[in-house]
Amino acid sequence: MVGIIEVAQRAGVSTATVSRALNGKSHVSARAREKVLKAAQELGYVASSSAYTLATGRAKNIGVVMPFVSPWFFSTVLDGTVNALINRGYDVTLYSLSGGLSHRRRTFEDLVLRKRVDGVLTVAVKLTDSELANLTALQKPIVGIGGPIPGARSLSLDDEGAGRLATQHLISLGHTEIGMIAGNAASEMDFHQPYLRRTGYHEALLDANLDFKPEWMAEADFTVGGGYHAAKQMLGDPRSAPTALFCASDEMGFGAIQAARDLGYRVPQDISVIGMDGHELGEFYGLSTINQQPKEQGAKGANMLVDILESGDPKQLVNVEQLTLWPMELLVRSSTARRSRD
Amino acid sequence: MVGIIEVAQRAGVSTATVSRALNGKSHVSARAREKVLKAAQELGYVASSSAYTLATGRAKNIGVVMPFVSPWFFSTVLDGTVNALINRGYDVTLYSLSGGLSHRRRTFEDLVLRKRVDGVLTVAVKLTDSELANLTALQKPIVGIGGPIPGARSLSLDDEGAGRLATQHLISLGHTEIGMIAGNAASEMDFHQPYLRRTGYHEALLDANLDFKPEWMAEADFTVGGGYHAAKQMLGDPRSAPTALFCASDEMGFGAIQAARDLGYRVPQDISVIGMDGHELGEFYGLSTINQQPKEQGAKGANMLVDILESGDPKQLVNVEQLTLWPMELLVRSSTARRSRD
DNA sequence: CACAAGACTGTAAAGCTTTACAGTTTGAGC
DNA sequence: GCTCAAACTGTAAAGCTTTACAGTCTTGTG
Repeated sequence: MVGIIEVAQRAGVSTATVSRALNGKSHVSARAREKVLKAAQELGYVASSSAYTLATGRAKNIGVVMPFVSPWFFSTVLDGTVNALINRGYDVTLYSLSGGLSHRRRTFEDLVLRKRVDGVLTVAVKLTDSELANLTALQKPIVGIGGPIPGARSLSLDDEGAGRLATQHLISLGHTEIGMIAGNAASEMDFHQPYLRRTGYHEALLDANLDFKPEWMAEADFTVGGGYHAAKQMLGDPRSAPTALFCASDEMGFGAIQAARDLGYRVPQDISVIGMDGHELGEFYGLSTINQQPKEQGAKGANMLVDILESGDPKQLVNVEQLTLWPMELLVRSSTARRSRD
Repeated sequence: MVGIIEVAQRAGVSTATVSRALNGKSHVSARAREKVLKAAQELGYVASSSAYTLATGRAKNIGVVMPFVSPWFFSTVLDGTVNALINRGYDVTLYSLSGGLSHRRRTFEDLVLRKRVDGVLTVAVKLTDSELANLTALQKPIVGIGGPIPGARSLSLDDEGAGRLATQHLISLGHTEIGMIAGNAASEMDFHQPYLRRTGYHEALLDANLDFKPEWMAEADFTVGGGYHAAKQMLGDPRSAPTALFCASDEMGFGAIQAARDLGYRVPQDISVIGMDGHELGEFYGLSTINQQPKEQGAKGANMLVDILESGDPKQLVNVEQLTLWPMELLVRSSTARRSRD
């Protein structure tokens, strides 16, 4: 294995000079730098990351913690994060919490105590007080995505506002009978998006002085199939079928569109459907939605974290509560239209 | 920061004994072990991973390299991999290759030379000779998923056989006019699944002495939308519309089903559709398919790698060509049925 | 009871880098 | 030509663990 000593010998300088030349920190003469670069190149030398970490205390590595990896929202956030971090010279180590509580404890212990990571990005995970205290005590900054984290920086959609906006869009099209397919408690993450989105819906109705009937509220598990069944049930009853439907996720929206069609409704002539998330298939289904740009959120969160780490200001390293609301983008496509049925 | 020295002092033993007691390697008296465990517990001590890696040469970390992170297949493989590796005490560091060629070189250099990882799992990435040679020279075992890697162990679906099986399923239902929506060159990964699946289709037709018309072959980009457009085109022409359709991915299959319905076909009465992959939405759409169980493949690949690393046999560490074919599972759902139209 | 073998424990080196500190060179200004 | 600051360079320590080696204790056996 070729180490810094071999490079130093070949270049005819000391290891300190090699280190300085390669890291570009302090003053090194042009001549020495050149010799070092040449020697390093010829030997194919790259510094050992464990020795680097041991010596500097910096791991150049960010831990990403999420409850699941494969669902669309999570994998898309991850995509944005990984690409942003590569660009800034950081690796990402991925921790999934799907293994249960003991896993979770082990994960956080490793993360923090083993000095594996310089900072932590969590997605839809609410930290316990002790987890947060541990991270803070060890100067590990943490940024959360997908919900406000008490006591730490976070980046989140305003779920209540988004629910209100989606509903208002339907109201602005003249709809007065508006149903909602909300998430159910079982599929709640550590936060309460389902609840918040539902609150926004109710507020919008209230503001517009519109009626609300209990039959217009159904719950599903955020999946296409769940949305399909819930919508079929709600739209199938002619006595109470609304003329517009707000689904708390795009995937439930896809299911709802399919259910409406199977029942003989035309979308959007007979019924308007709006989703929420910005799922890539939304384009294909023509689903109007509120785009929460998970990829961009992932990238932004990653960059916030690295900015903190590289600010050189130790005060930045202590976690403070600070919520950044992600801007809402209403995407109007072909699944929503002016009310025409009567 | 509490290190091994503090634990040793508190337990009244040497650091060597602490290390042995905690790692459970060689003989430590019950009494010493107990004292160490107690002290470590009280101090909340966990060994620094960089020092561990520097001392042992083992990183307890696997690098996972994939061209993309968020598409269904990749995120599902990743899910299986992450969970399997957590269970075996390994971390996973994720490298995405979507950043272009210079990124790719940097990634592999880091991976190998910085001793960040003990082994590498690639998904749908074909290594160059020099990448493979570097990894092998440094005793880093590598396992590939999603296609045979020359010179290394790999785990892959028999794409040609799968194409044949899907087609034979349609033939066995009495279909004689069978179309295919294949992947196009642009969406090829490093391997040639699209090409192989198409070959399997042709072979099955040949074996059964069935005709093949060029109008029965379309290409799309593996997305729902692509499948939709290709299928609409093919099925829309009454002169040449086949009675059955084999799509090279489930997502194209979803699009094809939608296109068929939009054209007034009933699925499966008027047209049978079979996909390939085992996408979770397949259940909802009732799409018959060949399940390639990406999550299980991800877990299996991870376990193969750890088995190699922990075999204690240095010969295992050198990469040898060895292809393990993943068993095919034909899932017959409600999108395929006996031919009835004439 | 003596002794050998095995179990246990401690010391110190190794693993590889960064960087504080001290020492040397260079160049500008007078 | 001399002085002094600034630029450059080298030595050695620090960072934290594992583990080879050597030494000590135990225990079973003849």
